[in-house]
Amino acid sequence: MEPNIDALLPLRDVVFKTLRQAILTGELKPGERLMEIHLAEKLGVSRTPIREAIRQLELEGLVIMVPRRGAQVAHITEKSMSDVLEVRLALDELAVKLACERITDEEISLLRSACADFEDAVSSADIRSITSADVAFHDIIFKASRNSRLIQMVNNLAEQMYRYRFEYIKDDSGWQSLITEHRMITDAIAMRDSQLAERAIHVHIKNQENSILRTIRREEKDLTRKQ
Amino acid sequence: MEPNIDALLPLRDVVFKTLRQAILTGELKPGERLMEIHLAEKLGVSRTPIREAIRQLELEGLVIMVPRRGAQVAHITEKSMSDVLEVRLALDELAVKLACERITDEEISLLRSACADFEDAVSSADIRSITSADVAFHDIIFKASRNSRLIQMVNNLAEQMYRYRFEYIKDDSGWQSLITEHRMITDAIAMRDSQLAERAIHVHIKNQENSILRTIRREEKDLTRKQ
DNA sequence: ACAGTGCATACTGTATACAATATACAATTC
DNA sequence: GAATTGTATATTGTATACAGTATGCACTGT
Repeated sequence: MEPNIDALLPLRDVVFKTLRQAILTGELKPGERLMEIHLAEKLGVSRTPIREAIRQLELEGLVIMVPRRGAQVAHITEKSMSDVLEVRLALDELAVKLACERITDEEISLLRSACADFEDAVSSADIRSITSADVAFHDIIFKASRNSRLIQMVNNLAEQMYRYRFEYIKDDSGWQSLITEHRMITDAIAMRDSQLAERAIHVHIKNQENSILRTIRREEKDLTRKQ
Repeated sequence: MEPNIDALLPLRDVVFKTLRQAILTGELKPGERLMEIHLAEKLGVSRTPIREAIRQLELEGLVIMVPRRGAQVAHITEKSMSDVLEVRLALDELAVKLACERITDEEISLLRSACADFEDAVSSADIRSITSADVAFHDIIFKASRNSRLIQMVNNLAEQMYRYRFEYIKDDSGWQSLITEHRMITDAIAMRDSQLAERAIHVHIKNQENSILRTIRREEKDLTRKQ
């Protein structure tokens, strides 16, 4: 958890990113208390930017505040994650619907090459490039929705699933279906067929949902077995 | 903008609510700068709770931050509002769908009486009781969705439309159709017919959308005429 | 008269000091 | 011995002090 010193950004943003990273990588574990003085000393700043960063983490759902006890890292339960995924599915369906109405021809070309890039990444079998190609693909769709509020909300939700992104990508048995799904989504949007596109994204997200929830169930079982 | 002194809440929450109210009622006008010292003196607190409240307002989209210049009240444009309304429609459709699947029989009774309360409020022709009955009605549906994340996100979006709530309620020509729409939604949910319920809420929100956007267009025209 | 520089001012960003409260542990009482 | 209260300590909540930077204005030089 070394503070990424970037003189341009306000300290609160640096702290925010540092803490978020620490939570998503598991360095700060669920239930762990975030104590302002400790964090301030550890990161070499005062309490003020720490407090402001914690407020942001709260809004993203990564920590929960207990009055007069401060913040602690949020437990991720199957319920909380399925809540997030339900909303995310709805927002993704909205995004593709809007994209079908508003996407430009140039963006369709971009989408096609992003789709191809993803296939290349899969052939490379490198998890990192697969995930970034996946993000790039979906980003084009969101941008094409021309709804900045929607983009902002989806980004927030995505944070919460970040730690599970590797899980569903790791399992190489699903790669081929991921490619198929991306192709279906791309084709549907290129044809501006919103109904088809919504069905395609629905399948895509649902598959991720199943994979993520399976992982959590496994984790929770491990946890109870340990205790 | 008198601070509502409630000793139980942290000052940042009191300040947050005070400022939000001031923005929504128009006491703080779009573009107006929120200067920490001035607000601190006016509300009789220090800068710290003011800062924390401003961070929250930023997350709700009510103010925008300019680095090194602080916060200013966000301009509400037709585009930003239609972005919000697009997302809100999707989330409302999700909420009624989930409510159809998860609502209990007791909640259906509650919904029916809330629907009746709304009709009573309309006969009373009192704007305040109409709006609160409307909020109560929709709250039951959101609660029945059993998705706390969804509820949180819808609440955030709703803040932004608050200042226009009176506008679409004020116009008494629409009251009868509001009653009809609420009845259709209630009946569809009571039958747990999610497709019917989604169509009903779609119509309901779209009507609000038209009314709100009409109001904004009128405002923007007034504004340009003045300048 | 106009451009440019320097200074005063006002504000945000950050650090620290102070107040209030919750928690844990020990002492005291029943 | 158990329960309750007191007290120390740790931690958040709040206020204030200090530092750095942007903005506007006056003054100077051409």
